[in-house]
Amino acid sequence: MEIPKNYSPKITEDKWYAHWQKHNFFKSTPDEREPYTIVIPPPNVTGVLHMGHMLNNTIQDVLIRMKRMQGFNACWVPGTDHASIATEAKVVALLKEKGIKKSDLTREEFLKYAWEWKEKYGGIILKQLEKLGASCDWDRTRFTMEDDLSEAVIDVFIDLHKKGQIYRGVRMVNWDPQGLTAVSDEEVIHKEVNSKLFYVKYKIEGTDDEWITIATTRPETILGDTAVCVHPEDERYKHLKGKRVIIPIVNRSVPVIFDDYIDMEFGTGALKVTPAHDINDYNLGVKHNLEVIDTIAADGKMSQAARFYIGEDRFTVRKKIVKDLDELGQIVNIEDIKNKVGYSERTDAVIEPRLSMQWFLKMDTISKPALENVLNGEIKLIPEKFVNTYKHWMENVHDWCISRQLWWGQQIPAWYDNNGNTAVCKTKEEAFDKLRVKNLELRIEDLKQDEDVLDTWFSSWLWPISVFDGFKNPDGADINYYYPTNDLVTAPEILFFWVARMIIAGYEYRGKKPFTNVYLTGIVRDKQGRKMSKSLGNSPDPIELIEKYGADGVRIGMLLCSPAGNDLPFDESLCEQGRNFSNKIWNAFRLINGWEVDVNRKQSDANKISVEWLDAKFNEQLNIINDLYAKYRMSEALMATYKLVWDDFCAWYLEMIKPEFIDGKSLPIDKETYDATILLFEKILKILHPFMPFISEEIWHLIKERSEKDCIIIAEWPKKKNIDTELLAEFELGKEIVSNIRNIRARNNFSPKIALTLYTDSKNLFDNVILKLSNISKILPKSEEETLLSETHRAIPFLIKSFDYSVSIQNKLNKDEEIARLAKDLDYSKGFLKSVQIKLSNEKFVANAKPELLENEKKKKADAEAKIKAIEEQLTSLK
RNA sequence: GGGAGCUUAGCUCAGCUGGUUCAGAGCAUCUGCCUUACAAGCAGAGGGUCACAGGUUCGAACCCUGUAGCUCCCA
Repeated sequence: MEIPKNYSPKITEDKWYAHWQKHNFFKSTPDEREPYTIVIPPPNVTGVLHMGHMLNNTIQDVLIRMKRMQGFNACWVPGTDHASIATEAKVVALLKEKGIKKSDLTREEFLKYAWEWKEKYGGIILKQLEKLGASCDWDRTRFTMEDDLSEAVIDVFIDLHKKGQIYRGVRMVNWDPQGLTAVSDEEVIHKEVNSKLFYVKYKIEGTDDEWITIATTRPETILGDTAVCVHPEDERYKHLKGKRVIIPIVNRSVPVIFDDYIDMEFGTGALKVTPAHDINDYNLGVKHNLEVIDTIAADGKMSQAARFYIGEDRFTVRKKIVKDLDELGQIVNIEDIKNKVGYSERTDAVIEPRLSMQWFLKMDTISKPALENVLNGEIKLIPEKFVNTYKHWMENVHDWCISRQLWWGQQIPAWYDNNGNTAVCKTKEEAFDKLRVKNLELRIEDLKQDEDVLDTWFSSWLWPISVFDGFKNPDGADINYYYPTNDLVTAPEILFFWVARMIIAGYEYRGKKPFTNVYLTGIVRDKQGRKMSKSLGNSPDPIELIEKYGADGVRIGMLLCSPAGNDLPFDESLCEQGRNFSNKIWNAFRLINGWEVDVNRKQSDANKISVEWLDAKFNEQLNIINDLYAKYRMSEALMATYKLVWDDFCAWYLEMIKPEFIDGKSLPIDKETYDATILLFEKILKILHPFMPFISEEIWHLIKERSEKDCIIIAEWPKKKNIDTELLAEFELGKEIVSNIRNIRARNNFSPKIALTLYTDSKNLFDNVILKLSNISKILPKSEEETLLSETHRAIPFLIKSFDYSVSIQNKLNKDEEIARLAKDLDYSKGFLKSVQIKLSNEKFVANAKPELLENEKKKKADAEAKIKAIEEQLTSLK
C-alpha cells in the first residue's frame, strides 16, 4: 500500500477520538491508584471556542495525558458555567428579534426561553474541545446551574448568612446601566480616555457677585450636588467658612464643607460633592451628613429627582447642561484631560456608581486562609511572580457584592413580608414559619422572594467541590478521592474573580485547598499585541485552524511560544511549524516502514553503537523532559521533545542506520537494528503523545500489529534509566568531525557524492558511523598523509579540541582561503590563551577562586597551548 | 496617585546560588542542494556594547543605585 508523502490529520483525528471514547480511555472512577485531577475552568455557555480556550485546554490535555501514561488515575472534569449577564443579554437580544420584550414576560416564561437557548447552544464549546483532542471524562460534564450545583449555591448562601458573613445593605455599587445590574469591583475595567474638565462657578449665597469655581468631568451630576468641599488649609477658601453656595440650574443652597481629603492641586482645589453618584463623594457625604439626591435612574437617564432634563440620557445631558451653564455665564473654562473611566466587563457600558440595596459577602476573615496558604507555598502559583499580585489583592480585599439584578442564575433565597422582615432559608414554607413569629397576621401568599440572582462566580467558586458532589454528599467516594485536585490551568485575568474565591470556598467548606498548583497561562494576542477578541475580529477561528494544520499542529503552535504567564503573540506560522513537525514524524515512519528486514543479516558494529547512542540520548532527554514537566515549563518540555525527534532521531540516528542504496534499491536492514529502532520509536512516540495525541496514536498502530485496546493513550510512560554519558560525549566529538568534513565540502564545492579519505591518529568509537555520514572511504593514520599527497592531492586540516585531522582533496583546494581560516583560528586561540594567562597571573583570582575553578583554568591554558601548536603545524604543512 | 514586574539576535524566549572555550534555542534571513523518508525537506552561514549610566567584585547578562521605555494590578 502506498503511504502518502504528507501526513493528513483529517483522516486520523476523528477516527482516533471516537476510538478513545469507545474504549472509555477518558473515563475515571476512584480506584486504588493515586488520582491526578484537573477541573476545567468552565467556559461560558454563550461562548464559542477562542484562542485563549485553545491554549488553556491544550495545556490541560497535555498534563492529563502525561499523568494518565504515568499511571495516575487521571480525571479531567469538563463543564460550563451559566454566565448570568452574558447569557441573559444574549437571550434578551434573541427575544427582541422575535419582537418579544423581557418586561412583557414573567420570570418563569423568560427562564423557559433561556433554558431552551442553553440546551440548543450551550454545548457547542464542549463539542469544539473534542476537535482539539481534549481527553475529558465527558460523563462527568457539569453545568453551574444544574439542580445539584444550584442547590449547593443556595445552601452555601444560607450557611454563610447564618454565620453572619452575608449581609444586605445599601451601598454604592458599580451599576451597569445597559445590563441593568450591579457588577462587582472586579468586573469594572478602568480605561484611560480623553475627557474634558469643566470649570464651573457657583455663586456664594447672600452675595451679589462672589463666586467659587469648581472643576468637574461630569457636569450632568451638578443637579445632585449637595455640597462644595475645600481643603481646610487652603488659603484661597478660608473665608468661606460657614458660607453656602447656590447650585446652578436647580438653584439649591448647599453648604461649603472642609475636608483634608481634597487635593489642592487638582482643578481649583474646590470639589463639588454629589454623594449619590460618586463613591468618594458618597463617603464625604456620610462623614459630613450630607443630603443624597439620586438624579440618575437605573437606565442611565435623569430621574424625577433631577428636576431638569428628566428622562434624557446622562451623556446627552452632559452636553446640554454645559451649553445651558454657558448661557448663564457660569462656565469659566474647559480643559482637555485624560482620566480613567470604568466600563462594564460584560456590556462595555460606562459604569455608573449608584446607591442600591445589595447582598454582600464579608471578605475580611473568610479570606485569611486563602492568603496564608498561597504565601506559605501550600498552593503554588506558576509562575511565582503572581504571588505578589495575589497578596496585594487579598490584603486589600473588599466585600463581595454577590447580588445581580437578573433572572438567569440562582435566585437569592431571601423572603420578605410586608413589614420589612426578612428570612433567609430554602423554601417559602420555612420562611413562613420563621416570619410568622414576628408577624402574626402573615399569610404565606404575602411572602415575596428576593428578585435578584447570585453572581455567577458565586457558583463557580464552588466548582472543584461541587463537580464531585461534595455538598450533596460530603463524604462521597468521589469527593474523598479526587479532592483536593492537582492542577488548575487558567488565565491570570481571573486570579481574583475565580481562583482566589475557589481557595476561600475550599478552606471554608472542605477545610482543604481545592488544588495544589495554579498554572497561569498568558493572554493570546495578535501581532500588534492586541488581545484577541470577537469584537475586534482579530482572532482566527480555531476550528478552521485545526482543519488547516491538524489538531496536533495547532497544539504545537500554541505551546511553542507560551511560557507560563507570558503573553502569546499568536501567529499562524506557529501552527505551520506544528504541521511541519507532524510531517517530519510521519516521514520518519515512512522511512522505517519501507525497510525490508533480513533475519540472516548480522548487525554491523556501526548499527550496534548507533542504537546504543540513541538509547543513551533518549534517556538523557527523558530525564530533562520529566524535569521540565515537573517545573511546568511546558514550552521547554516541548522544545526538548521536538529536538529529540527532529535532530537526534531523524537527522542523526536514522541517517546512521539507514541501509545503503545500491542500484536504485535499498539493501535490507538487519533484524536486531530494526527491532531496536521500533522500540526506540515507540518510546519517542510516547513522550510525543501528550503534545500530539493523534499522530502518535496513528503511527503507534501502523508500526506494529496491535489489538484495538493496545493504544498509546494508555501506554506506559518510559521509565528512567542510567545514562551512558561517556558514549554521548564521544558521539558529540564524532558529530563535530562529520560537520567539519561537511563544511570542507561546502567551502570547496565538493560534492557529497565523492568519497574522501580522512587522516587522523585519533580513534573514535563511532568511526564507522562517521565514515557513513560524511562519505569517507577510509581512515588512515596521519603518517600516511604525506606519502599519499601529490601534485594532484592536497590535504585540508581541521582541529577538534587539539586533535588533528585532515581530508585530502583532489587539487581543488582554495589554499589562501584555508590559510586565512587557520590564521583566524590561531588569532582567536592566542587571544584566548592570553585571557586565561591574565586570569592565572592575577594573585587575587588565584587566592579567591574555588580550587575546581582554578584547575579548570589551568586545563584551559594547556588545551589552548596544544591547540596553538597544532594550528601552527597545520599552517606550515599547507604552505 | 500607589504597587509589582519586564527590557538578552529581525521575532518569541532560555540563561539555576556571579566563574568552563568568545551569551543559547526555535522561528525568520542568507548561501548551496529536486541526495529515491520528508522542498511541510537536506547541508551550511550570518546575526547580540545582554535598555542606558554609574557602583560592588580578581571576575557582572546575573548583585546594588539611578535613568529611560514597556506591561500588569490597585485606587
